Formats: sequence, structure tokens, C-alpha cells
Amino acid sequence: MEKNAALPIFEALSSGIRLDVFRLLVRVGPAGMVAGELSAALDVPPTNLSFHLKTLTHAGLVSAEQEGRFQRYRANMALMRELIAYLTEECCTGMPELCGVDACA
Amino acid sequence: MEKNAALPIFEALSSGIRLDVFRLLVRVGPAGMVAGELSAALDVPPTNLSFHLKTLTHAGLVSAEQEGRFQRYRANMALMRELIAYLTEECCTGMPELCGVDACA
DNA sequence: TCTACGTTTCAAGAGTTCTATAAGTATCAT
DNA sequence: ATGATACTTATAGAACTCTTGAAACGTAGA
Repeated sequence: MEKNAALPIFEALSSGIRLDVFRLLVRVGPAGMVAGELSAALDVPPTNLSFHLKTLTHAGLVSAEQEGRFQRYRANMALMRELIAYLTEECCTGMPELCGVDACA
Repeated sequence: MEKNAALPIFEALSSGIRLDVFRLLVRVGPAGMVAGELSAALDVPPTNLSFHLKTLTHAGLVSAEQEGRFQRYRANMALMRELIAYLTEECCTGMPELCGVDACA
């Protein structure tokens, strides 16, 4: 991953609402959630949530799929994987043991 | 790591300058760099850099040590490790294999 | 003590992001 | 078609972040 790709991801995760959205979407897994469900679950007005979902989608952290008149959102695990790899490689000088990463333990 | 701890870290990394500072500090390792060196290396005015260093320090990503009239900054690897663990646990539902983390490969 | 140096703090301005209300688009049921 | 539902976009104001220049602070050396 390039710095130019990592930056918008950090920007996207640097809001409490967006971090909540993403964590929730990760937790529900591949089923994802529809915008209205997210709005109710997190108690964020739909119009505001839409704004933040756009940021998350733009960063690629979340994908949107139309489902009738609903809009289903899902967390993008692949990108999260890439981000973790970026932090491990780029930010740990390519030496995972330097950061004590024990993701495989 | 708690969400309340992760959020300021994402905020801190969501600026190009701060991400550059952090990556550079990681690269130079335990030696760290003094403010003036960082300013010259990244071509950021001292006063602006100081502003960003404060954000990074506040988030805990960087530590500052006085050295005569210099201020030496170092990357906080331990926190980066915690962040990676947070992303792996919290954001990958505690199932690293779900994210395909291969930091140990 | 005086001056120079490295860095931070302060204050002001421009630019961005956030939130809310209102209006718009698309889908479904009748 | 009509009306209701689900969601997004537009717009505007408040709040925040960023950048800069000037001033202040602390340390070091003459």
C-alpha cells in the first residue's frame, strides 16, 4: 500500500461515528447492514450517517450494494488486511518482530 | 486498546505531514531525530512542524526528550504494536485469519 | 550578563469538516 | 398513477484544523 492510499483510510477512521460504523459492520460480517439499521443502531440521523458512509466508501473501507430501495453496507476486510500489512511493513521498518506483532500466535 | 485510545491515533495519522513524520521516525529507529532535523528533512517550517509534533505526542505515537536545547523525537513502537493488535482483534472480529493477516510470513 | 540558537506558544486568517434542515431521487405497494 | 418508504444530495452555518509570522521561552556559549 502507498502512503496516498493509507492516508484517506486514516482520515476515514479518524471520526468517532465512522469508527463506530466500521466496527459494527465488521462485527456483523458478510451480512452487512442497511443504512437505516446503521442509523438506528448508532443513533445517528440518516442524513449525517449518509455523509459519513460516503467518506468510508470513498476510502474503500466500506462497500455499498443496492438492494431494492435499501442500501446495504459491508466492511471491506481486504483493505483492512492491507492496512495492517502497511502498518507492519512501512511503519515497523519491515521487521514485524520489531513491533512485536503476534497476529499469528 | 479502547476505541477512545484508537481514535486520537487515527486522527494523528490522518495528516500527510504527520504520517511523514511518523514514518521517518520509525525508519531512523531508536536514534530518533531532533525537531530541526525533521523540519529540514521534510521541508516543513519549524512552527508548523511543532504543531503536528504536538498532535503526534498527544496521541502517544511519538515521544519527546529534551537534549540540551534540542528536542529529540522518537516513534513509539509499542503503541504501533497495540494499534495493529487493535485492528486485528477489534476490527477483524478477533479472527486474524478472517483478515488474512500474514505478518509472520 | 549578553547574545545566539532551537524550539514552542500565541494569535489571526484561510480552508475543511461536521451537522442539520430541506429538497430530490428511486423503489415499492396500492 | 398515487403515496409511502429508504436513502442521498444540496445548502448553509457552526466548529474545527491547518498554516504562518511574531513573540516568548529555555539552553548554551562568549
